[in-house]
Formats: sequence, structure tokens, C-alpha cells
Amino acid sequence: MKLSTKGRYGVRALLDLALHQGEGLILLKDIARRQEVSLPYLEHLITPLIAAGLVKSTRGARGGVVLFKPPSEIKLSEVVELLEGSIAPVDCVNDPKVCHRSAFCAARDVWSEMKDAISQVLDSTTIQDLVERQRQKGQPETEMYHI
Amino acid sequence: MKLSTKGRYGVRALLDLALHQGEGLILLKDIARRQEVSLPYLEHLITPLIAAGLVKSTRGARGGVVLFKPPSEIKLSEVVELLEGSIAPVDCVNDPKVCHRSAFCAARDVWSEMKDAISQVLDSTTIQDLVERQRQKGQPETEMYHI
DNA sequence: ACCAAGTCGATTATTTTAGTCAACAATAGA
DNA sequence: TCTATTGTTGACTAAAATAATCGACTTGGT
Repeated sequence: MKLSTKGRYGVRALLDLALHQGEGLILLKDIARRQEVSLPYLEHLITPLIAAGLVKSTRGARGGVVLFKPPSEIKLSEVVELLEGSIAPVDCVNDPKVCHRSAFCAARDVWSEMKDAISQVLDSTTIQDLVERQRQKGQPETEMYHI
Repeated sequence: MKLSTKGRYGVRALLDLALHQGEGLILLKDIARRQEVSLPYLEHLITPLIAAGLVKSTRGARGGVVLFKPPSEIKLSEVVELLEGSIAPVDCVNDPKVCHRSAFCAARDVWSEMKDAISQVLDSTTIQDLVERQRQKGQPETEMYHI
């Protein structure tokens, strides 16, 4: 029941972009440095976010990346599903046919409730919410480098 | 964000035991057959449940296994934690020291809320709740074999 | 003694995760 | 036009976790 680095880094990359909104194009390299993720790996994380229209990219010299949707319209559930696939803790919750026991499986009911509980949290939190929390905590970029 | 087979099979094994309470010692072999899990694998799943005192085992001929705690006192959170480890979606929620960003990480707050939401469901559901749901759905053992 | 059952440790195959790397495409600016 | 810069893509790989299997062993009833 762990979130993989894809979901975690992806959320952080979007938060980073949101915190630097209005500064023009942001280099992946800079996001990678600030978020302490390797650049080649970040490239893979950002691709589905571009494809889904959350991020807009500009190639070439002086290119970069920028948030395309307003942070208040990016729900974490959307981000996590894009990067990790369905939020359901077991596949039979989404598709009963993957297990012939689904119809009479009491455990499945609980896994379904679990999915709802997780969705409840991730549906009601947006990147904008993270931006506000982050601003309350202080500037991570400066604090990060105090050795 | 998937539950592994350990947690899923473990919960089902306990539910199976609860449904057969009062029938004396239950053979692992029979649980394995009814739950469609291999016997050698089930043996590994049951071991931590015995160690934790949820299940009592009797070795030797005519041996078997039986629920030790009342089903109403076995929370799913306990079972899942025994078999899969902490329910937290990322380790830094349990132990901030695993990541030096914890102190100023806004994302971590959300993962923490997520853990709470999951705990809320699994803490408030017991094996007894599953027994009651299962009885409403009909007898799985008979329905299972209609080809 | 023998058989039926659970116990335990070693081993293994498969899948997922977490990346790296190199070739490529697009663009700005000299 | 050339070149440096930046994002894009797909192939590849190392390491870890998952999901088991297998065999030797222990225990206890008959």
C-alpha cells in the first residue's frame, strides 16, 4: 500500500511549477534540482502530465515547461491516477470481472470503501491547496540549502 | 497503491475461519481450497497471524487452526498492518527522518491525511462485520462450485 | 512406528519500480 | 545557416518486492 515515486515526485513537480507561476518558462533541470529528482526520470514523469493537458511544454532553446491548468483546478486524484493508475487498492473494485469471487466477496466491499476514503481526500485537495500550505511553511528552496 | 495478496488473502483466511467458528479445528488445506490460495503460501500468511495471537494452531495429526480472538475484536487495520506493514502511503508519514524535506513538505501533509482516511475505514471494520456481510450475500462455499 | 498436520528456511520466477542512456526533434539566437 | 539548448521518445537495465514453491523438520494422534 505504498505510493510509488511517480505519484510523489509528480505531485511535487506540479507544486514546484505552481510556486513558480508567472516566472515564464521553467526548466525541467531546475525542477529536478529543487525537487532532488534526476532529470531523465523527471522527463518521464512530466510526459503524461503534458499529454493530459496539465502542463504545457515548449521545446528548443529557451524552452521549458509551464502549468497549463490553474492550480485550483488540478485535483491530486487526477495527478495520482495519471501517474500510478487507478487509486483502487485492488483491481476487482474497478472491474468485478477480474475475479470470479467478486459477486459474493465481503472483503471486496471493504476495499471499495477504502477506495472511496482515499478518493475523498485526493478529490478534495488541489495543487492550489498545496501552494497555500507550502507558503505557510516557508520557502523550501532557501531552507533546503543550509547544509 | 495496491494491496498485495498478503493482505487480501490474509483477511479472507480470517473471514473463512470466522465463518467456520464452532466447528473445531480447521485445516489449512480446507481454507486454501475454499479461498483458492495455495497451501504453502497460506502457511506463510497464517504464521504472523498466529504469532500475533489472532489465530491458535495445533500441530500434529488431527491438528488445525482456529480463531483465537473474537471476530468482533479483530480490526482489519491490525490484519493489514501485520501482513503488509504500515498503512501509511509513504514512509515519511510515520518517520519524518527518512526524508530531510519532511519539515517543509506540503505534499507530506496530504499523504498523512490519506493515511488517516484509510485508517478510519480499516479501524472501524472488524472480521465480525465481514461475517455479517458475507452471510447476507449467501454461502460462498456452495455458490463457488457451480462451474 | 507411522501418518497427518503445521512450521520454517531456502530458493526461485515474475513483475514492478526506478531509474539511465542515447538518439532525436524543435527552436532561439549568432 | 549553424549551433547550442531544451524537451521527447523509446530501449534498456539494476534492484527490489511480490508471489509463490519446495523440502526438511516438528508435533501429536492412532
